[in-house]
Amino acid sequence: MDKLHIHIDVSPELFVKNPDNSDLGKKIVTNSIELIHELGFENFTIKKLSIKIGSPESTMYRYFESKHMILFYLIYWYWSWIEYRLVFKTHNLPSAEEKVKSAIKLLTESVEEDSTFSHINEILLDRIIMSEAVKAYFTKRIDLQTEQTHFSVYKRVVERVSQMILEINSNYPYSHMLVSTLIEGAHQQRFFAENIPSLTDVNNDPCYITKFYEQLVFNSISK
Amino acid sequence: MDKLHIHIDVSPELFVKNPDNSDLGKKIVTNSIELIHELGFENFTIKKLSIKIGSPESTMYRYFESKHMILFYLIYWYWSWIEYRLVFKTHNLPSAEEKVKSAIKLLTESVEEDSTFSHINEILLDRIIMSEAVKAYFTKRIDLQTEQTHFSVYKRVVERVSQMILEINSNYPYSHMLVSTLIEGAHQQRFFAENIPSLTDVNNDPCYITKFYEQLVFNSISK
DNA sequence: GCGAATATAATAGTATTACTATTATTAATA
DNA sequence: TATTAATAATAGTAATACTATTATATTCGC
Repeated sequence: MDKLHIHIDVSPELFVKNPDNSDLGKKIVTNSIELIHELGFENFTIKKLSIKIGSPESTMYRYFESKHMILFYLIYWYWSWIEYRLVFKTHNLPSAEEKVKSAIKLLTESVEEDSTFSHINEILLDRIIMSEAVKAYFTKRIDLQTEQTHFSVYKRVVERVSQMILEINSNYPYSHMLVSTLIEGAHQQRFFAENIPSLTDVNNDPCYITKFYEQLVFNSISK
Repeated sequence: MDKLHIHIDVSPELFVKNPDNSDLGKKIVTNSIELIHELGFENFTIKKLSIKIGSPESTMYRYFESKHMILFYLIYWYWSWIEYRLVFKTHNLPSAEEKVKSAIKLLTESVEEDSTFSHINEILLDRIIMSEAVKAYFTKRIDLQTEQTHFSVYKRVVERVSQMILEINSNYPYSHMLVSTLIEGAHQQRFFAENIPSLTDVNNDPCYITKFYEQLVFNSISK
């Protein structure tokens, strides 16, 4: 079966020239993902990227205003992709419970296959978001416009899941807080499981993070 | 009433020369807290610190190996202080429920008064941990020895609260995960409430974060 | 209270890095 | 073919983390 021809549009505030419209642009995105994953965002430099690609540094700046903007671009892309999958997966499910279950699974499990979008490795991107995105959130430097832009997609994801929860219990007062705790907590637990395992309850079950948050959510919202 | 003469020892791997043993050292710690709070960790530089203090940059390096080590020192100090308060506050409480309640309060509320330790402003430090500590956790650069050292106190806090939870329900399988979700989630919610309020359920009640996590924990562990 | 160790000051310097500027060359396009 | 735009090649700037060196205080054993 052919792949769907879907395309994720990233807000134009996040780039100087749309990297999606040229081979070089896609190469920058592809290689940024690989390098950030490999080195961590602090050790990722434009010089290293330009050497990996074989084009001068100045060319990178013709696509992205700064190295931070590359990370924001990737984060925006990621959450747009998650939102698309969230809508797709929960569509037509018969009950609110099943929708929430499906959402929790999507938001807590690691991405295991790389398929839909040719030049983006979703597995690596997922791992970058897990370990590097907090550094982008918790910053005062970025201008407000950009911050608004970036968080708009993230907020929409939170809002969508929040609405599903309110379908189950319309009186639950902390739906947004619960969803963002779930999203960030799951990323953090995955990071801990890999890097500081004694902070989690690692066991043989590969789904334990999902199970934990499923239990957490349903116990919290049941009347 | 006189203050208690307690003293928090920071692991010697985290400094070159113990800043607690000299006036200049204490000045470095005091002013680092103020500057990191004011500028954020990225914009905090040793040069700015040295200008604020009025001593040359090289002197800073005689106390701390790097600017990162200053942050690790502060994080270590913070969690030792939290651990001390945790033990103190839960001591002699009659039931495990009350211990857990008290622990949740301690771990989720903002620090509002600065008292015990003369040269450390606990209010500012608490705010630094809330907004800057994630950047220190999520890093691959630091050497393993230091990472172990730093996390040892944090882990002990998680372990202590975890034990209290198991006192209530010894079959609960996710106690560590629940506690670290609580700790990091509360910091994150406080950060969101200040910086990206639409991601939380802000309302007039100043204790809503505490209430949310209290409900979350007790609903999760009740049999 | 003297001499030796130690702490700090003053200053200079290196390597890295984010980012800019300039000009040459190639590719796309009208 | 002429024009425009994209990219390459190269150089340069300012900031910064950190090191090195020497001079001047301060502390402390005796």
